[in-house]
Order: sequence, then structure tokens, then C-alpha cells
Amino acid sequence: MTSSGLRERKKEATREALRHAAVTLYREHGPQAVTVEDICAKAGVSPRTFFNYFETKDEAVLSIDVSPSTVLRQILERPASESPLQAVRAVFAARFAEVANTETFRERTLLLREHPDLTPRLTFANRAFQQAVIDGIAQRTGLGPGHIYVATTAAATFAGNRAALMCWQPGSGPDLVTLLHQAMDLLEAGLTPPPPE
Amino acid sequence: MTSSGLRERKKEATREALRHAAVTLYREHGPQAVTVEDICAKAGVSPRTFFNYFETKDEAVLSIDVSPSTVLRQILERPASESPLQAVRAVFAARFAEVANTETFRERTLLLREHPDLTPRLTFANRAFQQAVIDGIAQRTGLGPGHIYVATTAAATFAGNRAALMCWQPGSGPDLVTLLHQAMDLLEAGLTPPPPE
DNA sequence: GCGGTTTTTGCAGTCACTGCAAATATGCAG
DNA sequence: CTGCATATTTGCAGTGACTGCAAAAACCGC
Repeated sequence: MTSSGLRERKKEATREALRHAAVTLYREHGPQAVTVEDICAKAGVSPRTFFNYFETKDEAVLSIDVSPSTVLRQILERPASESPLQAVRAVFAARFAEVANTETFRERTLLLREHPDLTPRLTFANRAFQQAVIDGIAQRTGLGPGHIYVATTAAATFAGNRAALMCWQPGSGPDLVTLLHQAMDLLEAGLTPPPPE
Repeated sequence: MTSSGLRERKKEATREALRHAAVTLYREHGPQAVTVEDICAKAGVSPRTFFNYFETKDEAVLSIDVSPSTVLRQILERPASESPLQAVRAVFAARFAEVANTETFRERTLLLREHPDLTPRLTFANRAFQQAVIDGIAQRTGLGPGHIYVATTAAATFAGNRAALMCWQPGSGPDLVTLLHQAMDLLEAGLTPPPPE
């Protein structure tokens, strides 16, 4: 099924090696100072091969390994009683719970904090994923993907997602899923300001 | 001041010529197909000169000319009775009202719709602006810029902003300021789904 | 017109990224 | 085990964004 043997496994191994090498080097020297050649040297493949796996240098570091169609399906599978925001929240929370403790994900989050310039490139690397969320909300509501409600809600869920990521400090403070729920609670409450102390 | 005459005027002229050439060519052939050399040929300057004016090819098309400190001040000047979301909404609305009818802004919006890939680069080009909003919200609430409320609210206002832009169709349908208010109303209402027809 | 300053330009170089075709590795049928 | 079909890796050559540097040209005040 997933792996008809050696070929698939090897491919996944190289992909992971490239990811790991890229994240490590990015954190060590900063995104500017790392070349594709460096990454490949560390991962033990030819530079040309890098671009068989990723479209962009950044993608190795920033892309999430989730197929858009899976995300779409997960959103549609949530109970119809949930609002779009609640449905997406549940999907995001499940995803965060899965990856929050993985080494790569924690490293990536630290990298984003150290180099905020990467944030826009993160949203670019995950544009297919974001489109899936838009489609999911559109289908749940029966509205077109160009409707203001769909656009606003989708963008707001990304906002909550990013906010949780930016506030997260792996190792100390609230865990990532908690932060995501806090952010989503704020969105559901219309972003009412918190009481002053 | 803006004085010393010719030199300053000429500089502003080339900057504008480059901007105009870039936007025109982007719309005509698509971002991919336009080279810096093309833009410079049309603007009548050497390719090297382009990078004296802009750091990136895209910047000529996407950058907005608004100082972060102005935005911060405008946010802080809103009445204290307003929630952060309301204050930022007012500032954005004023800005949109100013530029919605300018040729360049309309062209740029159409470009963004035709080539959504540009969106992340837009947020990159305006990252200083976004930081100003974060600081403004932090100062209005007295919370640190790393607080989850600040992060979520700031990101949500960008979400509303982007949603309005993406839904806007210059020339037909609701105008940009109206769309912005619709998006912000949705955020204030906690993104409650609209009644099914 | 004449120095001092700013702006433009050419040049050489680095690096991300692409298409193409040869080399290599894998899967499988016989 | 062997040879064939297919998938993957690699080298190579090329495009184009972007940078630093130093010479040339334009501008400014005198």
C-alpha cells in the first residue's frame, strides 16, 4: 500500500534527510548563508536532486507534509453541527497534536521566531493547504469560494494558526494545542479585549 | 526640504517610471514572463539602476508607500473607548478610502487576483506595516507584543484586510471600504455562519 | 567653468532554479 | 539469475535575480 518496498522507503528517507539538513543548517547559519549545495552536501545527494523533491530552497524547511485533499476531507468529515470555524479548529488541533512534539516541527518554529522574514515564505509554501481550507469552508456553507464570509473565515483560521505558532515556546509555557484553542476562542468571541489584569 | 530641485524630481520620476513599467508588463505578460531587463528597457534606465530603487523585482509592483510610524500613530490616536479591532478597522478603512480609486492601486488589485501567488510576496513587502499594527494593539491593551490576544487580533485584522481585497471587484459590486467593514463585522461577530439564504 | 557629491552604469560574480538526456537503481516476469 | 521496463539520480548547460565595486556621467553650489 503505502510502501511497495525499497523504492518508496528510500525516497522518503532522502526527503527527510534533505529536510533535516536544511532545518539544521538554517538554524546554524541563518537562511541567507545556506546554499542548496550545502544542504545537498549534508544530505548526501546531488544538488540537482534537491529540486526533484522541493520546488524552492525554503520549501524543504517550511513545507508541511500533508496533502491538501486530506485536509479537505477532514474538514468535510466534521459533524454538520459545527460552525466552519469550529470544524477547521478541530482539524488544526489534531494536526498540531500530532506534530508538536516532533523534533523537526519544534526546530522550524524556533527558526520562524529567529527569522520572521520567513513567515511570508511559509504561507507561500503552504498555499495549496490554504486553498484546501478555503474549499472546505466554501463547501460546508454552500457559498462560493469568492464570498466574503468564506474569505474572512479562512483567513481568520490561518491568523489563529499563526498566532498560536508565534506565541508558542517549546519547552516552557502552554503547549501548542492549548494556544491554538485560546486563539480560536478569541476569534469565536469576536476578539473582545481581555479584562485589564 | 523636498528641495534641491531637479535631482529629487528626476529620482522620483524614474521611480515612478519603473513602477509603472513593472505593473503594466506584469499585467500584460504575467510576473514570470517579465524580466528586470524588460522593465528597465521600458523605463529607459540600465538594469543595474533598478536595484538602486527596489530590493526585489516584485517590490516595484507590490510595495506601498506608507510609513510604519504613521500607521502606529493613527492607531494610538483612535478613541480609547474603541476595542483594538475597531481602532485598526478605522485606520484601514481610512487608508482604503484614500487609495481605492487610484489607478495604481486598482491595477495592483487586479494583478493580485490574476496571480494569487503574489499574495505572500505582498505581505513580505509590507512586513514593516504589519509590525506597526502589532505594536499599536500591544500598546492599546498594555499587553506585550508576544501575547496571544495581541497576536491573534493583529493577524485577524490582516485577515479581514486580505479578504476584502480578494473579494473586491473594482468597477462592479460593493466598494472596497464596504467589503472591509463586512469582513470586520464578521470578525466582531465571532464569524457566525450566515443564514442559509 | 570648477570642485564636491550623488546617481547611473558596466562588469564580474554568486546562486536559485530549469530542461534535457545520460547513467543508475529498482521492480518484475520469465 | 537475468534481462527488460520503469523510476530516480545526476551532470551539464543555460536563464535570470541580485550584489559589490569602481569608473563615468549628471547635478549642485560657487
